[in-house]
Amino acid sequence: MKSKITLKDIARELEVSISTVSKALKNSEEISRDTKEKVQAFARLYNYKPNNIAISLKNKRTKNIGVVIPDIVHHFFTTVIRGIEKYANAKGYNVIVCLSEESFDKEVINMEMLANGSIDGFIMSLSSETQAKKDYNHLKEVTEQGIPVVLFDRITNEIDCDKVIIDDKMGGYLATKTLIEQGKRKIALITTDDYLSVSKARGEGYRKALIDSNLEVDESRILKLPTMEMDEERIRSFFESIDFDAVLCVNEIFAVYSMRVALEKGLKIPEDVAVIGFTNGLLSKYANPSLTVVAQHGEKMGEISAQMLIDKVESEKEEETFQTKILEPTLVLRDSTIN
Amino acid sequence: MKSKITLKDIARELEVSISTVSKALKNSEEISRDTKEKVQAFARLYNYKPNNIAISLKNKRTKNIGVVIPDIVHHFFTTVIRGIEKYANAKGYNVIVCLSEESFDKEVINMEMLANGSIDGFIMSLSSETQAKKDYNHLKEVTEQGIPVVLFDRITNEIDCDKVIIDDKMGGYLATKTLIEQGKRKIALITTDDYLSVSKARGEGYRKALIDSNLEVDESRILKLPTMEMDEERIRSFFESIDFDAVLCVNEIFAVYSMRVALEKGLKIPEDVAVIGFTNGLLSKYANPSLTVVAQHGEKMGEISAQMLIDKVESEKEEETFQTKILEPTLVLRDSTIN
DNA sequence: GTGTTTAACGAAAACGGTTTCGTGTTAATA
DNA sequence: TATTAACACGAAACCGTTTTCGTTAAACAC
Repeated sequence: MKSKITLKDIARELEVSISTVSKALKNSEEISRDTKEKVQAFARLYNYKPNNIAISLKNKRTKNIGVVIPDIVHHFFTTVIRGIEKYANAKGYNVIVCLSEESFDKEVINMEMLANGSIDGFIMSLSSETQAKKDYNHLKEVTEQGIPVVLFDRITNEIDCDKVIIDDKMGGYLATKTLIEQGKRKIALITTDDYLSVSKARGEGYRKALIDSNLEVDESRILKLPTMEMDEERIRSFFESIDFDAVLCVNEIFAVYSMRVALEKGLKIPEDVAVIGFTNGLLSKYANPSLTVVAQHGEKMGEISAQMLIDKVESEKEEETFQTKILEPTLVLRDSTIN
Repeated sequence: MKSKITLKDIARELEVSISTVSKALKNSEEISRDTKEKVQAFARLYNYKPNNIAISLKNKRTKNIGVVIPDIVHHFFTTVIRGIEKYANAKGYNVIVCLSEESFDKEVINMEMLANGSIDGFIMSLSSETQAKKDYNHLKEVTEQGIPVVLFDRITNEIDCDKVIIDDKMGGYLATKTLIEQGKRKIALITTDDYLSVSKARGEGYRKALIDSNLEVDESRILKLPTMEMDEERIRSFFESIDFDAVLCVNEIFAVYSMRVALEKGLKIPEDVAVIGFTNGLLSKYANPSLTVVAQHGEKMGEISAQMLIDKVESEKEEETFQTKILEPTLVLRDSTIN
């Protein structure tokens, strides 16, 4: 087991000082051609690599970014991570992923673990519990320490920082409008309680589309589940209780399950019931029939988040100007709506 | 912006030495009750938290573990990450996720980035390119440096380290046997080239099950795609070319897509064609019809991997004994096979 | 009054780098 | 020949901790 070689080792072996070795490896003009070659050859031979931790301690830069998200099994979040990874890696940064599992406490603990020097900045999406409690002190503490934060998707206006979201209201509007244009008049909505910022916005878009088309909003056609968690029972009984010819769901799972229930009731998709979901994941693509969705462009969102964060991290000036980037959702038409 | 407070700051403010502060905060017996209280109160007031980087440098322990996987959008890998996170977090470790995107070069680069002090050990699953090239020098280098490695799912016997896999051969066997017991005789297999360790093993199980039941292995009923990537064209034309009454697929996407093609051909599932896939993901659960799968217990796998790694990291003794843990796959019966 | 123990604290090294600021030697210049 | 500039290198500080090993002064034994 050949342990890692350090500057000190090289210095001892070559009978020069540590500073000389350090400079030689950096090709400093201070060092003679001879010495540089000697040192560099030796370093190459023994595969010297500087210790990241030591460098981090010196420059107070870790080249790590912390990503705190509620969940990793949801397709949307995985695509965001992929986007973050892509950009961050290209810039020489590593990504530390922490899962809050929708829990406020875990979110706080994770952030505290990372905020003590482990990372240069945070990219995060709030847990549902945090959005419900509206307690953002952990975020405030971090930003007050000067650690840059980028919030994406599930954000709050209580915190001054960069933000990246998609226009969820527009997404809801777009989807609902499409259903209306296809002749649907009794459009149901399966969503979650309003504390989830995205659900709220999507619901607003849904309502606006109906109103713009002179359709009334029938509250009985709206099902609000407590969380994004699947609840087959409630969805099933919801469909028993209403009259509908289309369904808009705030995620793809609700949507695909709605299709199943509809099919079981002998309804035809999209003729009898058209369905649109949110999130352009594997599920939508490979469901039978395939599902029309509002695409959230997670990967793009991740890339932009990473870019904004790294820009802040690497900018010297301490400007306190924050921007919110709003991405446009797009509708991906598939077989669950009429072509 | 109140910047982080350090031991030095406390020492200066309280007019004691840095060592005294450090000891006081650790409740050392060396320090008087008075001083300890004073220091601790001050530290609490200013919310002192030790700098992780400095501690890492000192103990040569980062409390970070590096996870290098080919892909994060595949459900299986996300569940593994979740399992790793769960165990690692409970033990006070952070998880640095790197994606190789099935590329050998990226795998190497990622490992090199992390191997210079950023992490205490690796948990990884090989990229397909790595398995194809059979070049494991990057792994050898890391293990020779004494950095513990745990390989899961996509492993190699070339490297001496802990490993966690499921019994893929048994999985293939189990699935095929089930189809046979349901009266199927013309069972197709959609898999990838043999260099992918898991595909190879699953294929072996498939063959063994056929042979054990005195059925011949018809090579024309086996489709080997180059990678786990979806190739709709080839699957579609494969089904045109063969006579079959069941399909076994090495992932859920191939399986769900097979179902779609079958349905489009007017075949009934499971009566005319039964389908089984690998990976118990969202897709299988919510597909129409729902898909019978061989569950790989990714979360469990992640937990075990993390446990094995952390055990090695924290064990003082430098034993060179490695174990391979083999998890048993289980069949999750759904509507794509006969109940 | 001398020697020894003990309590309470500080100095300094160490982790592995980077960087500033000397310093000694040689060669060019006055 | 004396002065100076350029060159090549080393010493030491620094990043923020931990930890070992003094050191000082008071308390105690004799």
